[in-house]
Amino acid sequence: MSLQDFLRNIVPFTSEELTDITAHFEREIVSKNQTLVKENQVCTKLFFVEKGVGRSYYLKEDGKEVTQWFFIEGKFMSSIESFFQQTPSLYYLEMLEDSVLYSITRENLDLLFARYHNMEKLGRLLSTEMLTRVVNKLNAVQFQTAKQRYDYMLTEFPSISNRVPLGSIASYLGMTQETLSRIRRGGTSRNS
Amino acid sequence: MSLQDFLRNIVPFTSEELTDITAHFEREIVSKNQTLVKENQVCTKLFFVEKGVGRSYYLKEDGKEVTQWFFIEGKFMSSIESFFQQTPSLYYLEMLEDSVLYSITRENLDLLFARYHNMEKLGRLLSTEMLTRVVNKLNAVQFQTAKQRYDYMLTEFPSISNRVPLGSIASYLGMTQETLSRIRRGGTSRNS
DNA sequence: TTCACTATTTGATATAGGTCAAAGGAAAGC
DNA sequence: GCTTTCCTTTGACCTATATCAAATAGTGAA
Repeated sequence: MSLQDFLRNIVPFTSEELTDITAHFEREIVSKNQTLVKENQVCTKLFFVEKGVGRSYYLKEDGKEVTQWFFIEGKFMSSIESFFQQTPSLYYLEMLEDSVLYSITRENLDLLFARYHNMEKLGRLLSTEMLTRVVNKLNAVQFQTAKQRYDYMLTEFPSISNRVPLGSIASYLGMTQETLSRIRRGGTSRNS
Repeated sequence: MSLQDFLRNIVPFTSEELTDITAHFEREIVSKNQTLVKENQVCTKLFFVEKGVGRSYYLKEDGKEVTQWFFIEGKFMSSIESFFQQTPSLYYLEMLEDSVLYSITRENLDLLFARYHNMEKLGRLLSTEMLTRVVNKLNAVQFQTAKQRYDYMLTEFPSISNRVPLGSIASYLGMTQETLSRIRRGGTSRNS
C-alpha cells in the first residue's frame, strides 16, 4: 500500500494537501538486518513501511534482546517516545527484511502538523489506534497462557510468523524460544 | 488541578478557546464505588478527574476482576476504544473514592476537534502520552519480577498504594493479592 | 460496643514456564 | 559442494508465583 493511499484512507485530505505532505517524505531502501536507530540515539525520523518488516527491541541487563513491537507493510515505525520527546531511544530499530521505507523528520512533521488541521487529526487517529493495539497486547501478555499469547500474535501479525526468527517472536510474547518452539509443535499446554 | 489549568499546560490555547472548550464539559459529583460505564455499554463520555481516583477493569471468564488502569487527579479517564470507536466497552469504569469529574460527550469533543486545530493537537499529545505510559507498563509486566512490577507501580501511581484495595492493585500488576501482600511484607523474592 | 462483612495475611502445595545443555537443521560464505 | 555459523528443537530439571485453605485484622451499621 502506498503512502498516499494509506493517508487518504484515514483522513480525507485534499490532493494538494497530499502532494505537499508526501513531498516531505523521503524514500529509503534498506537491506535486511540494517539498524535504523540504536539505543541512546535520538530517533530523528518517523518511517512508513511500504515493503518489508521491522522491529523495535531492547537489550536486557543480561544482554538478551527483547522484541518490543513489529512493524509491517502499511504501518508507521519509530522509536515513539524518542521521536516525539526527542529523548535518547530505549530501543533499537531494525529491519528484518530488505525493505522500502518513507521517512520524515521531526521538523518536517511538526511543520505539517502546524500547517494542516487534517494532519494533526491524522496524528491523533494514528496514536489512538496504536494505543488500542498496545492495550490489546498488554492484556494478552498479562493474563494469558503462553499458548493464548501466541494465538493473539497470530491475529495481530498474521503475516510474520514465518518471516522472522522464532527468538524475536518469543521475546515479543514474553516467553523463551524453547517455550515457543514447544507451543508450535503443539501439545505442551493444556489450555486452548 | 483544574481543567483549564491542565489544558493550558499542554497546549497554548487562547482564553476564548479555553472558555469555549470548558463550556462543553459538565461537572459531575460521583460517590465512592459508583460505576460510570458497564461492560458492553458504549462509553459516551470522556471524564477529567479533578478529585478522586478511578479505575477500569474487566471480568475474566472465572469472574475475577482485573484492573486495567488507574485514573488519578489531573488525568482523563474513559474506556478508550469504546469512547473513540463507539463500540461496546470491554471494561467497567468505576470511581474508588468520592470524586469530582468533568465530562464531555463524543459529539461535543468532535465538534471541538473540528473547530480548533489546537484541540486536535491536544488530542494527539494526550494520546501519545498515554501510549508511552501503556508501553512502560507493558515492559514492566512482561519482563519483570513481581517485586519489580510493584516498584514500577509505585513510580507510575505513587499516590494510590494506600488509597485503593490491595486486590485491585494486584490484578493491575498481573499478580494475585497473596503475592502482593507477601511483597509488601518484604523478603519473599530475592530480586530487587 | 458488638455483629457482620470485607480485606489482608499466612501457610502448604502445585504448576507453567524458565534455565541449562546438547543435538539437529538450515542457510550464508567461499 | 563443503564448512561455518546461526537457528530451532528436544530433554531434564528448577523456581517464581499461582492456588487453595484458613486465620486474622479492619470497617461500617445499629
